[in-house]
Amino acid sequence: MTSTPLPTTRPARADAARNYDLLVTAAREAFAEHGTDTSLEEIARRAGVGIGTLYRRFPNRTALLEAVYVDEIQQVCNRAYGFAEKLGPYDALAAWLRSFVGYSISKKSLAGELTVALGKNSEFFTACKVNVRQAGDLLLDAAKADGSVRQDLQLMDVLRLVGGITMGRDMSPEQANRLLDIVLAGLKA
Amino acid sequence: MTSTPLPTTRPARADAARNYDLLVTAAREAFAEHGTDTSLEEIARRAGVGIGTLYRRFPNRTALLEAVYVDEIQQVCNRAYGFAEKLGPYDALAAWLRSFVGYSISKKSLAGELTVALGKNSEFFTACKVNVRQAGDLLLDAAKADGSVRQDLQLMDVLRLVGGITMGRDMSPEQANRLLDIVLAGLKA
DNA sequence: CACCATACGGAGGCTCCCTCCGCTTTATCA
DNA sequence: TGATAAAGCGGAGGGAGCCTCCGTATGGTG
Repeated sequence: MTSTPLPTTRPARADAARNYDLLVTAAREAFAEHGTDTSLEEIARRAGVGIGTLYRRFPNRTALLEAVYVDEIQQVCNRAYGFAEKLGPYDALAAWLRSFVGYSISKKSLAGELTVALGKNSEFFTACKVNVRQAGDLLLDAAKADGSVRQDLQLMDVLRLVGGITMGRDMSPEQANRLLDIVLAGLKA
Repeated sequence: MTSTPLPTTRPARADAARNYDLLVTAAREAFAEHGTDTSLEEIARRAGVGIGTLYRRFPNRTALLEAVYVDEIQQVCNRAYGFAEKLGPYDALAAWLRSFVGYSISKKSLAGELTVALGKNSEFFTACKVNVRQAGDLLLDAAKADGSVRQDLQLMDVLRLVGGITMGRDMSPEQANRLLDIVLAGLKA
């Protein structure tokens, strides 16, 4: 169950590659600690790198967010394949969506913006979307074939809906689960 | 069917009151035309007022957004009462939610941020929430009593879910309606 | 009409995003 | 190994936005 490799722009030269990693790591930590509106100056400082270096590698803050998203997306996809092996069609789909929500809550804005971004058209997100679709359609199609969910469902609709759940501020895990229950009920045949 | 009046901070002195109105009007227009990230300098300019005047009245951009929201919220509530009179319990609820989505799409970010803000705790939004709850619970309770929707539903859950639909960028009315169909199916008993 | 509480305007401080360019480091090849 | 070109580095600084501060103006009241 291989997935298309996600595009990265990790540079070739030794020093540049090192700084690239430092920046992505610093960004991941900063976004997790202080949210995605951390200033890029702060991230460059954390990475021990000049602001110019950051901007040469990542032309704007979105580009940096993208780089951080890659790992997260890969994990989301991998979980889908795990559930597909262990559970029945509907349960696998439900478990995947639930893990998606749980992950979004813990990572707050990061995954929230990710979901919003799934509607955008940058080449980067297009590639990501391919991977998510691959994993998600596997589960959704199985559940459709099984007759446990509506035949007219489209994966992106389901993901938008589930993504929307996590958009509210101060969303508690309990409330998120209640909302997901409603959505899951809406998916059933 | 009266609703609690929403709090405003319209000042007493003649010139101040005039400027208050100019600012709110300018803000409403600017937000509608260019989205809620219009700069406050631009809004002050439109209103023909100094930036200092804007800031004395509205200590930050959120405060200005709040003032603009009042009318919109009142309209949303009024529609609820209208549907309650004309339609059966479930249809009234569905129609209200659909009108809510349609309104959110057309007003874009304005209503989106409104929905997010429903989770916040400012005294202003608390007062707004009272009004929305009043209107929404009327519809939801009627549908519950009618047996057409699940008994365990909570109004704020439903609103969050519907609000989440409109959070994605580039959401087409068609897609929004498909998503709403899924949610409505999930509400049914 | 005089006085003062209230309001006005906009310069300016701060932060953030991003660009530009002179200097430094790396990789390559003879 | 040493020279050279290509690639990378850092941070000053321009531009924009948010917000504060304070000297000036004005509405309302006795």
